[in-house]
Amino acid sequence: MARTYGGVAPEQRRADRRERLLTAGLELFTSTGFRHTKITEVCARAGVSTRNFYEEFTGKEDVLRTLHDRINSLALDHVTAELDKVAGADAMTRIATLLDVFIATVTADPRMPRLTYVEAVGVSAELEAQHQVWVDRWANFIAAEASRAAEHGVAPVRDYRLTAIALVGAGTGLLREWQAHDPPLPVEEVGGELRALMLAAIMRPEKILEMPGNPGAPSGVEEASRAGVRGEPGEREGPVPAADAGTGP
Amino acid sequence: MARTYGGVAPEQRRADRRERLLTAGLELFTSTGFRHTKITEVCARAGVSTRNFYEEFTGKEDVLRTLHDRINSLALDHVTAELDKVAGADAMTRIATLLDVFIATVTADPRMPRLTYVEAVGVSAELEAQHQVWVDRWANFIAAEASRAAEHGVAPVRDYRLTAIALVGAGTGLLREWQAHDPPLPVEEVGGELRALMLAAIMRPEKILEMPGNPGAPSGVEEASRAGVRGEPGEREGPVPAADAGTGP
DNA sequence: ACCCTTTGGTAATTGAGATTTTCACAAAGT
DNA sequence: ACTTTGTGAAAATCTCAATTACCAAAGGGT
Repeated sequence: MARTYGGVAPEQRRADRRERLLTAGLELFTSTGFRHTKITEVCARAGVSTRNFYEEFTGKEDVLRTLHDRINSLALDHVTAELDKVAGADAMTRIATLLDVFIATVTADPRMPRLTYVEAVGVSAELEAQHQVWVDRWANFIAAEASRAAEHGVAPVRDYRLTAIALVGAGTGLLREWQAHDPPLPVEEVGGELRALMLAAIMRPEKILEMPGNPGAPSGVEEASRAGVRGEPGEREGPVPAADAGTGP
Repeated sequence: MARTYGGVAPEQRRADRRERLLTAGLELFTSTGFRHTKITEVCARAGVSTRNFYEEFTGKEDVLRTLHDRINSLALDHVTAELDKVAGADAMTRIATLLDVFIATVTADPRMPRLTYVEAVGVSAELEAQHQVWVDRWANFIAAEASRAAEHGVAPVRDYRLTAIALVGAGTGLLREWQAHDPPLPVEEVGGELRALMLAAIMRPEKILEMPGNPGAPSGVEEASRAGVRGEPGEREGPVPAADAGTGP
């Protein structure tokens, strides 16, 4: 077993087929939609027989999971590489870079956000779990940068976990809108908006409502919104002054 | 035709069946998942025969679409009603109310965000279109409140359309995380976070990066992020002073 | 009380698509 | 040249769920 065929090694041929299947999957899942693409169609477009398909993947979902993982990895790699380059920069620049590179990577091909944030949603428990893993990774990433900013005094010292999760949610949500919107939303504006959102979220003082002159909660909000009015219950590391966001480190 | 049966009119019986089918659909779609729930299961749980099912709906997707619409309508109704109550309040209170009521409504039953932001995603072109319609409605709503805040001088005067879309995306994304997260995220914190995000996004000055002391873009960002660095290209209505977000109207 | 309409459940049909298998061919090795 | 084995196309099977058809029963009008 394992003969070199057609001039190329068998593993190479195998890898080629796999690659072609993934490419075809990306294309069809994002145009026809995952639900409505048939395995035979993927095979046809890839120029691969169904027999070989099942040699590489266990089914349609396997292809989708692989693509989902790849796209996230690609983005994370890009971001990590770029952040290494600006290792010494100030915290805010790093955060802006993180976001710009992320946006630039995933909007380079609209099929990426389409697959990741639309087609791969609600497909199976495994995929939801995989999504969750990636959300956690990204959130940790963001929270780490925010904490770094706090150390440098350009952001308040607090727990950024939830803010980070919210920002990941904002990113996925906004990109979902971006790839679906008609007329198309300009990438630069979307990137700018998300970046501004991120910076504002991280630099904001702890109690934003108290800032102007409002005593606390809105007036007549019935049973619905009794909760969610105060800032945070326990587990904060103490009252921190609002950290003069302005003068650098 | 049209006899009164079991004491109730035929339209009533019909409506009851429809209602039971919707309830069963909500339950099963959010537990088993839309993909994996069979029509017969919905019928069984609802105590309705398949025959009657097809009398009410054209198929599984029809049920899903109806539920999606209902949930959004419910939330919008709640928000509208509550905003009417605080018609005279200051702009920031109104925005906070809008958000609190929305969050309170959709988190009252975790199946709602699960259905709307997970199960109903990527199912069909029609559903994506329906999602888009709702995004637009919500975005208009938010943009209107933001503009109102601008008129009152508590936020800069600018175009809030994209910010509003981003905030809708943030809400959907965050709620998706909320309903999926393990260990569960406390509702109050999620609500507080989203509200802070919203207020920060609306009150933020126009050029957030220039604020500290950074000249502009981050340093060595290669081909990936050439775009999205500058603030906004054209179509702004003129240089607006950063609107003293602090002193009330 | 009888007939007759409407209803609900069950069972059969159909159809689509995924997975497996077969078969013929081509390319290496010898 | 001949055997061996990887490969691709297509046919066969197989599963499973949507849809339809049919029958039994229940409630109401007269």
